[in-house]
Order: sequence, then C-alpha cells, then structure tokens
Amino acid sequence: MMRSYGQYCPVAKATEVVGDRWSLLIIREMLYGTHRFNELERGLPGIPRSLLAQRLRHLEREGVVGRCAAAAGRGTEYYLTPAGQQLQAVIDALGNWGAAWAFGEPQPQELDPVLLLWWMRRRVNFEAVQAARVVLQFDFHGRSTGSYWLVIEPPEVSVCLQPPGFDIDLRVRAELAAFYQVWFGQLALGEALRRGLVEIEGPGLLVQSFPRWFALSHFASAVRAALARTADSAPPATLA
Amino acid sequence: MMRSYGQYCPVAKATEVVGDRWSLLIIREMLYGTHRFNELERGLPGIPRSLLAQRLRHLEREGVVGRCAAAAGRGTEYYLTPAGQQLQAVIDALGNWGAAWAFGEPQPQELDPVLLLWWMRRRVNFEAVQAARVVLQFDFHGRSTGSYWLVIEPPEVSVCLQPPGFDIDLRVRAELAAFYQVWFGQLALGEALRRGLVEIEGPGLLVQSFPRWFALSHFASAVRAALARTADSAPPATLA
DNA sequence: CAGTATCCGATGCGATACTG
DNA sequence: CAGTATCGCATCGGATACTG
Repeated sequence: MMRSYGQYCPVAKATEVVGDRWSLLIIREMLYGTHRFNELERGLPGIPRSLLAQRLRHLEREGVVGRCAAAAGRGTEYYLTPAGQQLQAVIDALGNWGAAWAFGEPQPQELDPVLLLWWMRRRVNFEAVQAARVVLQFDFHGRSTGSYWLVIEPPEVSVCLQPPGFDIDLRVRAELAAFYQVWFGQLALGEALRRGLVEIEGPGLLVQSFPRWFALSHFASAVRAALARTADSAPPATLA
Repeated sequence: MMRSYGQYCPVAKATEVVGDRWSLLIIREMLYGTHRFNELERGLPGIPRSLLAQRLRHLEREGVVGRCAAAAGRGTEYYLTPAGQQLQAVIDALGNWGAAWAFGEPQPQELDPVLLLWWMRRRVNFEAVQAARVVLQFDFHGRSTGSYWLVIEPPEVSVCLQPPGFDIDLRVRAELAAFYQVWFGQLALGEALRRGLVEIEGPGLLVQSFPRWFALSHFASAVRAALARTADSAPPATLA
C-alpha cells in the first residue's frame, strides 16, 4: 500500500487511499457493475490475483469497498460503499482528461480483443436486441487475428473464447484497431462499414438493428470531442 | 515510472501519466502557482530530490509540464502546459472526495507547521493587508511547539524558520491542530479565538483586519460540507 | 469458483552524498 | 539554486501451487 505522505491535505489523503497501482482501475470496474473476484480479474488483464486480493482488502479497510456473501451462487461479492460510489467523479475526471490528452494511437499490444468484448458485454442494450438469445461471432484481423463469441441471453451476456455450440446469428468481421476506434467514438460504425473495416453478415433484420445493440464506451464523447479539437472534421455523433 | 497497464482505456492511460507516487501532488503544487524546483520540494516534504527531478522529466515527456529558463533569477522554471492545467478537474475531484471520505483526525506527524505556513503563503489577500510590510510571528503549541515567521511584502511572502530581523507586527499563538482546523474550515476563527485555541496580539487595527488577510484552503468548503453531513452542527461559512 | 501462500526477479522508492 | 549519482530496501509483478 502507498505509504503516507505525511500531509494533512485532502488530495494527499485521497491519493493514499486510491493512488496505488491498479486501485483506480479496480474501482472503475466496480463502478461499471463488476462484483466478483474472478470478473474483476478478467477486466484487469495482467493483475496478479494476490495483488487484487490485497488491494480489495486495503480498499475495504479504507471504507471504499464492502464485501458480503454472494446473493446468487457461492463465494463473496464486492460492492462499492457510498464513499466508493462517489469516486465516480474522480474516474470521470481522470477518464475525460485521459481521453483528451493521453489517448494517442494505441500500441499493438494494447488492442486486446477479449478485453474489448468484455467491455461491450456490459454495454448491451437488451431492449434493442429483442430476442431470447443472440450469438455473435467476431472475426478480428489486422495486427492480431482471432475469433471470439458473444452470447446475449437477456439479462446475461457471455464472452467466449471457444465456439459456444449454438448457431451463429451474426458474424462481425473487423479490423481490430478500427473496431476499437468505433468503440471509442473516433470512427462512426457507418463509416467503418463503408470503408470495409467492419463487415456484418447475417439476416438483414439483425444486421440492421445491430448498431443499436451496444452503447459505446462511457468516454466515447470525450474522445470524440478531443478528436474534433485536434482535426477539424469530427465524425458523426452516434454509432448508428 | 508506472509501467503500462496494456489497456487502451482513457482511465488507464491517464493513470499511466499521473498515477505515480508524488505526481499528483507535484501537479497540485504547480496548479497553486509553484514554478521552481526548490519550491516544489518545500511543498512536498519528504520527496527525494532525485525523484522530483525524475517525475518532472516524466511529466515533461508526457506533455503535462514544460520547462524554460527562469524569467527572473537564474535556473529553470517549470510550468503546466494546457494539458497540465486541465488536470485541475482531476485534483478537484480527488480533493473533494478526500475531504469527504478520507479526512479523519490528522496524525500528529501530519501537522507540519512549516507546511501550513507554506500553504498560507500562497493564499495571502494582499488587498486586505494594506501595508508595505507586515511581519507575523506564529507561536504554535500543542503536540509540536515552535515559532515561525511570515513576512508579507506585497507581492512577496516569505516563510522563515528564524526571526527575520524586522519588528514583529502581529503575534499569533495557536494550538497547531486547531489552526489546521481553521485552515480547512472545520473551525471558525472566531470560535477558535473564543475558546482560546488561537490568540492574536498586536495593534488593534491589525488584529481586526487579520481575519481577512488569508483565504482558507481551496478545499475548506468541501471539508466543511463533509463535516456538516457527519455532525448536524456546521460551523459558520467564513473565516471572519 | 474464490481466493491464499510462497517464491523470485525487477524496479520503484527513499536516504545520502556529491556537483556545476 | 538546481539538480545528479549511488545504493539498499521494500514493494510489485509474475508464476506456481495449494485450499475450501
């Protein structure tokens, strides 16, 4: 844990609570609705399990995180206390700043297809899906190549690294970097389709409604705003 | 420097820029008008000089800080770029949160009289002072005891650990913890005076105008708001 | 599934000393 | 005044193994 700065200052004290490596990303995950240890781990590729446990204990001691017996299934569930929930303002400020000033071209190894699907999983708009189950296959190409699956069974969504067994309803072929750009609002989906960076195959009705199945990243508008400031030509404002 | 999280996410990328230990406190200092290496060090007691230099280089590479030959005197001056200035929103969010949720009773060793005067130095309201020079002597008691001096010569203010040689215009005797409480808005100066936690000696005119010489901490209102939430009795809203 | 335990190599941090 | 150089230690990151 970050040792004390020895300053009685709100900024310093806050930093002692949430300033350790990984801590703010753990809180980001929890703000976006993750409650289980293994799900937190999935959203934080590379974090050692032992460190995740240590951070959760620290945040619990500091009154930011609580833990309770899981409502469904066994094991523990973590939740944000009121103090934790109010860190939303910090995450927002940091994310908006990052979108504007620290969001240059991604490194190839920063484009993780599984992580992207993991993010999309939490942003499914169930009302737009209108089906008991939809199975999507994503075929990514570009720097990294691979196929992954998203099974939407409202109100559940699963990310699969292996074919889920069900028939595929919709296939999305996409250049991974371009798909990230769509996710962050830098590239409109329509434009990506027109330029062949993303292709969608399947029944016409599904293809037509697909653009409304997902909300973009929470920071898409901030990223787009920064982009508009840099270049003069801003992409259109909606995914569809 | 904090190594990459390997995530193309605005929060993660921002954290990689400003998430290292001390970085946000360096930026806090610069937002409050500090530009010189040695002044930064004074505002960050305990930071190794080598680490301060390293952080400044990192922040410069990341486009948050710039450096230039000093306008006055010799040496280098550091300044915040536009990107750095916009970190104000992050510092505010963090400080407001810290004031509300991480600002319990101070540890004795967190009450540093020199640091407090260093903060006050930047919050002098020159218009209220109305003198070519005012010399204040602070006699702190309580857990730690000691005398320090503040020399206000608009637009300059100096913190001295030794008697500055000039005649003393005003003497402030104060319990250090109580004076910190006043600084953060937890305790009204009038109340502190009434309870004998702070005493001011000097010419009546100066004693009377003293309460307007300093603005409180930037986070005083947030601290007070948090206090009002906890206990029902909120101290009055102004220092005077 | 949800962690804890342990080990090891890398590096971040802090303390001290030194330089132009 | 404004840094740099060096060194030891604590912590972190990563891997592996183990437990209820």
